[in-house]
Amino acid sequence: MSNSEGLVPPGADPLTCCVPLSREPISPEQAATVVPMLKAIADPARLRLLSLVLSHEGGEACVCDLLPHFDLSQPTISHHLKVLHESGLVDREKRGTWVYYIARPEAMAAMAGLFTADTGARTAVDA
Amino acid sequence: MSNSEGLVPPGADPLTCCVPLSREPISPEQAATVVPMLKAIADPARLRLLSLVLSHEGGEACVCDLLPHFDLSQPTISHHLKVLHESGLVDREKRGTWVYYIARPEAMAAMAGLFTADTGARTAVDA
DNA sequence: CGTCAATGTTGACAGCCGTCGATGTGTGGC
DNA sequence: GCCACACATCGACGGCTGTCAACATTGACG
Repeated sequence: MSNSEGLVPPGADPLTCCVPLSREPISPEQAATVVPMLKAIADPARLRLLSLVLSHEGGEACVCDLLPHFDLSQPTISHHLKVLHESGLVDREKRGTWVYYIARPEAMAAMAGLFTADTGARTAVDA
Repeated sequence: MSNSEGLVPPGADPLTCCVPLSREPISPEQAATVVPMLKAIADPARLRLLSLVLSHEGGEACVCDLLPHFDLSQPTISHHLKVLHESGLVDREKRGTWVYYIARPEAMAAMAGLFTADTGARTAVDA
């Protein structure tokens, strides 16, 4: 996987950069920071994986919970989870034999913030 | 462009299907409906194009307004605008020689709705 | 009607991406 | 120590995607 794409640029924080798209034109640098997260969820399997993790008890799930929901091979699911993790959308935590993936609320808020109408009301995450 | 991907499935409405990802696991069918919009903005050029249109006066802009912001060729910009349009994110309107692209508020609201925390507070755009 | 300006379409090509089978790594149990 | 299990990594392959140059189309304007 090349360093030039698919991974968030080092030093840039996609969580604090996210002003609504409608407020002002997003800069190329900001775009490059947010795009990896968007690419991560712009795939049916990964979108479902994220939704499964988010809606699972405690906002976390282990790979063994997720696998049965798909017709894909285990390496493929593992690959997709890696993409979700490297984009900053989910955290990884190993507990014994199992690995748990945990959704990051800040990342969700950052995504939602991109699409707010920017007319009066704001999401809880601008500060 | 194959019909199996990149285009919203006929008969499905991505605007009304969008329950927050965290409320319940999104179905494969729902995922297939939303993914084209996500794919559309999961590209630096297209994300910037959408932001430029959204933040432009009246939420609309003609191609000639957009071209100067990029180092890409005109056919490439035209291609990206086509993707944005076919995904349902922007509308097209021809006025004389110029073509205007207009952001669709419902689509923005649908995107924002995907990422709402679904715990009490909601975004200003769920109607 | 001919020309120019603005935009879309086509065809081609290189690079990326999703998928798999095979294999590696670490953990717990007997 | 050894085996079974959960998960990650690797290498390969086919299809999709972003990009461009060349060309087509449409409308304005003399």
